[in-house]
Amino acid sequence: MLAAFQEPAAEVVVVTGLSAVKTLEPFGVGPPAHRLECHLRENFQVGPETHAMACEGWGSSRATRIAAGAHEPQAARGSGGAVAPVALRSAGVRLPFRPSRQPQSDPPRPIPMFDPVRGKPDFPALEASIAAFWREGEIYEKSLDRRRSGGRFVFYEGPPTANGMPHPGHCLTRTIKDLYPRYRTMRGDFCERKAGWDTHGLPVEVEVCKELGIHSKAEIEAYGVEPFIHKCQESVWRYMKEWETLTERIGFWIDLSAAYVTYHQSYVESVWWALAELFNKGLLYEGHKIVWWWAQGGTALSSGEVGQGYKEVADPSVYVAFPLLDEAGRPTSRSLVAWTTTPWTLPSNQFAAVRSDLEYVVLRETGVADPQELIVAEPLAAALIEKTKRQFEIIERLPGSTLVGRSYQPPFDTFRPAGLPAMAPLTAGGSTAVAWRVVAADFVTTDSGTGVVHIAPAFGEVDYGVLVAEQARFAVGSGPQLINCVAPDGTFTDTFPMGSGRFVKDCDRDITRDIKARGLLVHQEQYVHDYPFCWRADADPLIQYPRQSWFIRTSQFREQMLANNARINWLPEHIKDGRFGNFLETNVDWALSRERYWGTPLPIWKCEATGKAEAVPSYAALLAKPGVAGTDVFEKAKAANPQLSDDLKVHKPYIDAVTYDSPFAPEARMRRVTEVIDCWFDSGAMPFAQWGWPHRGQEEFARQFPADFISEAIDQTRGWFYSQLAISTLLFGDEKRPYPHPFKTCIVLGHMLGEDGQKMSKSRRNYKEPAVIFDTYGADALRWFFLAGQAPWTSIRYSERSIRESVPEFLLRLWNVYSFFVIYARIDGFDPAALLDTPGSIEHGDLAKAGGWRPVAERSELDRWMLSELNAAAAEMVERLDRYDHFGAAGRLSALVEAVSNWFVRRSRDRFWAAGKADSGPDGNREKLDAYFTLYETLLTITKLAAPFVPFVTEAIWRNLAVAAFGAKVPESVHLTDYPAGSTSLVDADLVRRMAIVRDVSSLGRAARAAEKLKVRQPLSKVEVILADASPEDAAWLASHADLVCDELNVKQFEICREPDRYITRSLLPDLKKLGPKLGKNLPKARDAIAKADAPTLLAALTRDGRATLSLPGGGEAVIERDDVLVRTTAKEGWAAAESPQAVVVVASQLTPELVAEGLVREVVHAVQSERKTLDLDFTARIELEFATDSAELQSALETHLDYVAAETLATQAACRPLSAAASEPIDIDGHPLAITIRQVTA
RNA sequence: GCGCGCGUAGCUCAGUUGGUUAGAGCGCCACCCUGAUAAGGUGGAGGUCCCAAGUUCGAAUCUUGGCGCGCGCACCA
Repeated sequence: MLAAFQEPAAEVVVVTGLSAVKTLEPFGVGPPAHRLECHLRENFQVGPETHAMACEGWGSSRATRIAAGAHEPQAARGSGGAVAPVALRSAGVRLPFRPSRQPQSDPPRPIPMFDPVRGKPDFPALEASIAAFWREGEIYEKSLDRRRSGGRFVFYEGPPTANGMPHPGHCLTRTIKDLYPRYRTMRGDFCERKAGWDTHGLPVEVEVCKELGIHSKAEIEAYGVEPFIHKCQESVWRYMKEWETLTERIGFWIDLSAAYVTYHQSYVESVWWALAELFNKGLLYEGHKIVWWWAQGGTALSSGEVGQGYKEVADPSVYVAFPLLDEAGRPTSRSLVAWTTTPWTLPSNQFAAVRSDLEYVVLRETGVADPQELIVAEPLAAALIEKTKRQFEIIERLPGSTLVGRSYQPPFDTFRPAGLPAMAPLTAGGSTAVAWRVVAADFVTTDSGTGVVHIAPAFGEVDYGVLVAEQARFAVGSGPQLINCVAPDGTFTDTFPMGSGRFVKDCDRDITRDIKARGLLVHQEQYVHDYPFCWRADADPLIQYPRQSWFIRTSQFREQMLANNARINWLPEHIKDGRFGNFLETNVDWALSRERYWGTPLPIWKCEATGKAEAVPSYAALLAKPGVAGTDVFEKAKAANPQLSDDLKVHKPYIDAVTYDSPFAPEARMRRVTEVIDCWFDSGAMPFAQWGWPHRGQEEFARQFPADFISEAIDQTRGWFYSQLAISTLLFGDEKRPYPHPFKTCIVLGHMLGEDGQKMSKSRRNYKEPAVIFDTYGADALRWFFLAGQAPWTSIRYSERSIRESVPEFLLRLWNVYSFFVIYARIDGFDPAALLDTPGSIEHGDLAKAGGWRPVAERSELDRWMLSELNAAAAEMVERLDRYDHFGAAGRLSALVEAVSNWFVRRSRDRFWAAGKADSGPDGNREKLDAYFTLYETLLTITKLAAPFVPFVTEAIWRNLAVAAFGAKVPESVHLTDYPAGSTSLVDADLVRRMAIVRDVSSLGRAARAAEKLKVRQPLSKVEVILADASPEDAAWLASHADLVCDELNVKQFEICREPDRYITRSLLPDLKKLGPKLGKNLPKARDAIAKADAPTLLAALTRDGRATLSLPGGGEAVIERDDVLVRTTAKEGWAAAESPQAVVVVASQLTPELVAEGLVREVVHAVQSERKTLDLDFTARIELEFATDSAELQSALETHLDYVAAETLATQAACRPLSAAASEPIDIDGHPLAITIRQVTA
């Protein structure tokens, strides 16, 4: 399965003399010198003499050095140490990949060792092979099996709809949904992952309509509900393949074969049960609702759908006079002025609303005969006068309350007989006009309009509320009825002859004209605002329209839902009291009905005689009803078409045919109501409906409720998050189920934006298809980008560039370390399987049983440091992941890999390159073996730590480091191991801190050099460090690591400065965090006092006594303790120094002639190497060098170090001549002219 | 309009309970290394922490008010 890493053929070529032979070098990796030497000796029975002969022609002195270097690598290192390997490689010798494993004398045997690693990995290809391995090896199933007895981690899959293409946002949710179950499984929990599909709803119908080329409900009915439903059921799976491909491709482990499907009979019956429960508890009722109505399509739209369709349009804006009536019912010359942008609602006017506590004015037009008197709110009067461009005077001021109760003449007599309006008795006593009366309302504002609001209850939610409130004032049945002269198709009925049969919005102009003709139009203009249109048919404006609907009394459960919500662990936290909490606070009853076809049928049957209803909890319960009939409709259909899914028998139209005897009236039949339900109810019922509970699945539900973890994007706040919480609270709230349920933790993901920071959109082409990302960078790259790129709740900008750039910092770096390890382990024959019989999962304790393994305490400091970092990181990652902070955990992991790559491997190179076998035998090199064990353990542990994040690449590494070596003795997959929790006993906090100081000092040293333009190539005599506040122990430790710092900084000597005052000044800084609470307002004074005090004296006093008393400027004193101040060191002027909070590093910038000469020579070497590269010379190509310079200094330096230069540059000859004899143009070497002539030595 | 969130380096983003010199990656510049090599490494430059006021000894962080962006609700008679 790891075909991508098939080892190419390798061959061994030993060359004597100078002839270079091209050999096959599959991965371009040259061997260390000692390996060649060992190899020659072991496999070809050659000794050092022969070896030296192989280098014949190089000059005996060099050959001797080579041989010596091979045997005594320690001595060969240092400035000239590179000679040996370079020279040897130049002999044109290549090693096979398994030098010590393929002796020619022995027959070949299978070697359980690491496969070679490609330096430049092809992640997409690798992932394909890993995915196949998982599939064929049933690794996901095995990962579950080994945890069956573990604790449960319950995860719910929010069902995506397979009726649309998956897009990058789904990649994010699927990544997060995969991470935590994988992690918890590795930690020991049993985490079932049942997939699910949301299959109902308008989008499916729309898709089918598109296919059929039809649009409206009438057209669907004409096509036939039955075939239409069949089409819907087929269409649900339209993009199934894409979804399955994505799921596997991104490495989302979930059981697709056991997916729950919302249209399946068992699912539908669970939903029925839930609805029946609600019905029986009196929580399901029928009422009116003003909905956004798509008249042409004959359906209400959900708020989400409405939100998609807002467009800016100019609508007519009319100011209409409503003349007040006198006692006799005659219109007076005094009128209310109402404002509306929907003139078509005026024929259905029923009330006018004012605010009682608002001041109104009566305006009379001046300079005209028979002037009108207009009543408007005082704050809006000026604006209206301005608009009309007419002259008015204010003749009276009155509070709104005096208008309340007055009758007026509505603009149309549609529903009103001439004369006085009908009166009716109030429940509170007395009587009043049923309609066309002024009412008081708090929602009246002075933001716009006139302060008098036209109320047409049929066409506005607020308006409808007024009607309901008014109805409540009258005795039952005698109050105002809803008046409406608009048909469901959006046309006026015959009740309003002027517009009869025409779409209401098309009648605005005629209505306005009519009002104007009757002298009632005060003003008219265009009003630009946003208005919703159908998102499917954007030429169709939506209208608000009253519909009958079934409601769930969710608002009655507001407090319970809030209490439940309060216990949920929302991430980010602000969702709880912010967006989601606010939504619950303003909760209104859930309008459940959808007058559509493809959805869960509302399981309510009504008596055709009495209208009484009952709910049916299952199909079986329906069949058990007396006199049931109509089930044959489905049976006949099934007989005609055996392919027909049995699940459809609980759907329209079949279910509508099923009737039974009414228990409410003799001879009457019970018939199902026509509606289907809001598909969000389907999804919210998922916690139990996925198991078909309570009709079946008792055990599963008991085990899998509530969920420990769910995650979706923020758009689910009022979608799936709400539907789940509401249903669970209503159904299970009064049982002994402790909140929270049905989910405990919810990560709310931010929305993903396109490359340009705008919403992703196909038409704008501002994002790359996931498939392109997968094929180019791989799924792990995308996963890492999501998990480590930003906190999950921020709006992620999905850009190819960011994804690409996230690869090197982690994936590639990890891969490079891994590749480094394998290359040298193979060369050195580090074979853990030969040393360890019972590897287990190759944890620390397992490795301890390996031959040659040394306890960490006995290993080098670098090894102890590495394992400290490793275990500290593991512990921190577990802590973070346990609280769902994968972003923080990923950062920690990335830092760990950085530490391995940039410090452990770099500082360990000498050990890996050292001579001697990596074994514990008498001839072996224990240090080297330690290094291998340390790196091996580190890599394996990192692989496990990273496995939930980047499951593919970690699997590939595990398959090689563990399985290739140990075979069936180890788990076949990294996902079948335990997550490392980090062992505190392996963490040496002192060492970690001290190593950080070394790294800081090294970095400062380089900075100091850079500031003085002293390149690292220039050796320096000395570097001194002054530590600010380090403990004596830490300082002593650092002093004992002089070699390390010298090596890093290319200096001859390193020491802790004995006379720091030469270089630095010390000052004391108050530790504000400690002193602030102690001193409060005196802090600035204390700070001044500390600043003015003589720092050395004060510090001495503090160190001696532990405390000191400061006299504050302006009187008073303050006692400070040693820990209240920090020592800060600042470099004095004139020194090559760099400082950080914890140290100052001073480099000796004075150069001796010897140092300068060394520096010059290294410059020359660098120049030659660059030139070699420019000439594109083979690594092994030997050259003849000729230098020419007029500079005596450079010439002298070169002559002194000519051997060194020749060795470094693979020169067989090197000579210096005067510049005049130069064959090429001179270049500049630190101000000295030098002509370099390179001739390749040919065979 | 109301609500929620965001605004930090050229770009993408971190920044834990308020604390002294605000960080990372990429890009850029310079350099190192040339035995992880079509790699790797180091250093540097780069900031009005959106603006203003306030609280505080002290504000990127808390409060208020603006401005800008995103999202949700609604578009309202």
